[in-house]
Amino acid sequence: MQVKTAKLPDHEKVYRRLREMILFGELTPGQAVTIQGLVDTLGVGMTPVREAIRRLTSEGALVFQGNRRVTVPVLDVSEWDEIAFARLAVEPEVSRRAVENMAPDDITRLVAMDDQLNAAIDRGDVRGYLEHNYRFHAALYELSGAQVLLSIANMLWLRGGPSLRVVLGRYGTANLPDKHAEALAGMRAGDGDAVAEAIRGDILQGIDQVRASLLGEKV
Amino acid sequence: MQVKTAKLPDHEKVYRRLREMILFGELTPGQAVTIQGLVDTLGVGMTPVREAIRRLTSEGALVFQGNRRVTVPVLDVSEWDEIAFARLAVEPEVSRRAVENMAPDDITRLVAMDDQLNAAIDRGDVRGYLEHNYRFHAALYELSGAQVLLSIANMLWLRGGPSLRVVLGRYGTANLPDKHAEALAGMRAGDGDAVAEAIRGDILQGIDQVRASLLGEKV
DNA sequence: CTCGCCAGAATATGATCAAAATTCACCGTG
DNA sequence: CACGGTGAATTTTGATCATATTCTGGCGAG
Repeated sequence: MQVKTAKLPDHEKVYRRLREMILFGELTPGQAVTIQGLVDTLGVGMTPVREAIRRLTSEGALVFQGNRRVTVPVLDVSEWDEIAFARLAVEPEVSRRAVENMAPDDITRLVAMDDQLNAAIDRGDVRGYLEHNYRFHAALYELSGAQVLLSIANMLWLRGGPSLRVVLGRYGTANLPDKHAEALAGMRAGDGDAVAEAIRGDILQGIDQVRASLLGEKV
Repeated sequence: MQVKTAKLPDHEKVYRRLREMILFGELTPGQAVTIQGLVDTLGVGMTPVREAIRRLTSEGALVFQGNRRVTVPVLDVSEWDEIAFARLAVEPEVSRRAVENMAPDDITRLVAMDDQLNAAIDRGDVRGYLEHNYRFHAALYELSGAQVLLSIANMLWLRGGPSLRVVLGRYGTANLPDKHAEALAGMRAGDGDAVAEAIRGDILQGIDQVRASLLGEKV
């Protein structure tokens, strides 16, 4: 989803930066997100910040509180289950479609990403895990060309990002969901169903781990 | 999703108005949406218009063209199929959940909505059909309380709204998908599966009709 | 005819300010 | 102690302007 303009508008830069802060847990569940706060943190003007906030609230990545304040979403187990349901519906399907469009270079690129991910896991780097895991999935799904389903997947990852970071912060990178090797094997075989099934298993594993942590509380 | 403030901010008013313009086809596929155009049409200031546009682009209801211009989405058959896939994944599920939360008053309200819908169909009122059909589905799904899935459903309806209006404009209200009677029967019986199945059938019927129209062209 | 260039018009973006709305801290009262 | 009121501080909202970017139409050259 490359913007064709030579120069990125500030609102787009803010959007992307803020999006990553949410995905990878720099912003924590329940945290207030103020315009002036972001102006100070990111060193940009108020207008682009406002516009980026609007975009992210529409994606569920930030939440209107009804008193004009905006916070990072806090998830309870039922919301997590909804995210899980939707991810299981959408992500295996975009994975299957991605395989149909896949070139050898794509697989090579994905393998390199998975290596980075595995290195992050080995060194116990939670932030690195979150980022590399996201990038692996995002790169795979982008290959599907299915823009509508992609926007759903992205929205789901954004909604779950901060809470996932909290949970992982407790348990570290041991026993993290990782069926990427199976997915990559399926890609090499050009077997969309195998890839979809591996992604499905990856998601299920991750869902169960976080769900157990969310039971009885909201993160 | 009630905003608790006593006075709706202008950006929220614009958002809601623009959203309806998209859902019910006042804005047509490919149409450029300019800030100043909306300022003139809606009689509000530039800032709330800009913020509303940002929100709607994040929902896919409006599309960045990459040259800073924003237009109403144009759908081809593959995008319609994606919308169909996601709707079939999500909407029966939220319908099932809605039944679990349903009170007799809710059913009474939905019946009244369906009556309005049937009246619109009888008088060949395409705009009325679109609005009343949307309101029936939205009211049903809202009962689920499943905010994440609801936001997906809303996004999907927004993306398809303008193109659906074009297609219906060609064929009128004859033979429109309508399995609402079956859905209402399921609700009265407290049978979530039956409601889910009726909604599923309703969606499938509508999908097929629009798909046939989109084949070979984009709307 | 096509293509490229240019100027002006149209549009988007960001800055910045004032007004409106909400929150917070403090004080007084029961 | 709890609660309510008040004023200040903080934050959001909308206005409005200047600047940056893109589009469009006309003109000239090949």
